[in-house]
Amino acid sequence: MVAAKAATQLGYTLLGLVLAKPQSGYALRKVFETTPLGNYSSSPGSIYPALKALEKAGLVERRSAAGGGGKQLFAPTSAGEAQFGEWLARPVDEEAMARHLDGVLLRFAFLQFDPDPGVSRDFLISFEAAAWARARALEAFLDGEAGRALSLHARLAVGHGLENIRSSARWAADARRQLGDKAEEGNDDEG
Amino acid sequence: MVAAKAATQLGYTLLGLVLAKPQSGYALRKVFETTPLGNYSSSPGSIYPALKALEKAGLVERRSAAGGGGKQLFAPTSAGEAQFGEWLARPVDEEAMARHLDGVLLRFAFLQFDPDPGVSRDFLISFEAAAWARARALEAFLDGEAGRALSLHARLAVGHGLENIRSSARWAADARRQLGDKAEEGNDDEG
DNA sequence: CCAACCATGTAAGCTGTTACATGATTGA
DNA sequence: TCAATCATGTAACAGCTTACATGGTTGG
Repeated sequence: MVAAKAATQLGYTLLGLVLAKPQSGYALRKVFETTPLGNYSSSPGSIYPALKALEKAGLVERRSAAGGGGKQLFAPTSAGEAQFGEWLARPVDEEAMARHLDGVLLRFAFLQFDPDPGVSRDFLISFEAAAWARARALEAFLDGEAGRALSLHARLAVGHGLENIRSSARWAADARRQLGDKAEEGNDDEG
Repeated sequence: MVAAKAATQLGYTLLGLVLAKPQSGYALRKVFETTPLGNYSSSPGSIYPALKALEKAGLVERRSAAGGGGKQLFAPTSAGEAQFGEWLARPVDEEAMARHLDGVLLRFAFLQFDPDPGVSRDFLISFEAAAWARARALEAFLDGEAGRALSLHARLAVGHGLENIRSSARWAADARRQLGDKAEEGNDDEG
């Protein structure tokens, strides 16, 4: 049990991508170039060092590709799969909601690889709860002593955050509905 | 004209705070502790080095406080004020909208210090335009080849970003209205 | 043969963080 | 005098970026 070192956010992203399909560093760069994934740079200086770190941590391994040449494919190890699953299952808390929303959404996107639809459901439930909690905190701030002392500009800026959080909460409810609709085609879970 | 080096985001934040009122590093830390400003750590290891960098760049200066002891106040220099004003007046582009929204909102909050209400208005106009542009870009992505190939999870994740951007755009329109209402009490600008 | 793309990497640096360290002042 | 708070700072590192560097392959 080699208690693998925690991967970085970018590391988990790469782990998720090679878990979906083993691929080369170059192919991974193309993903970052062509999709709004994370918001990470697709430059080689970002991707290759991150892959190397994952390899060193024993979370991915590289295989020589069939095509020959120096080309190589990255694939997750079993430790990598396990740690990725752990990452995915983390509940969403208010702190993550406030400061690492991008990472939280990234995690949600990768929940497609969890065979248990209950994990996605739990994720969205905790997401929505954390969002409303954060919204209440911002409302309390605006209504409190410090908040009332703010200028209109500052209040509006905080209000922007509040509106975005509310939008996120509504999104979670809607996403849960959409995933539920999809699930109904197959089986049924306790509500 | 000593072309002062550009401050960092945290640097501009501190610059804005000392512009509002010259204060000590400790007092600045308290602001970060008690308000959702930026999302910066209030730890001394964040604030003091940043202040030192601003001082080195000639954007703030320190004065010994009246109270005696080692206590000192930071205040903006004229170069600091000038550069802060420049920072404030930057138009909002889609790139900033997508990747540095926090910083953009921070700038808006500090626009309270610009005596010309037209700057705030222009800011919100470009903000709204950039938001809708970003929304259209995400819509185009979802409707495009790459987007349609995504799993429901991934589509929902992108959809979250889209909803947030729309929320931001609506906020800008509302904020403009609120600032306009306030302005009507005073004078009138060409519409 | 040359341009375009495939493919991989290193070096240096920026921005900010946590953890550590220190000392003065104030009030119970 | 002892704890809490005021007040300032450094050291080490994390995580990512840009810029640089290199070479293979493929097609016109």
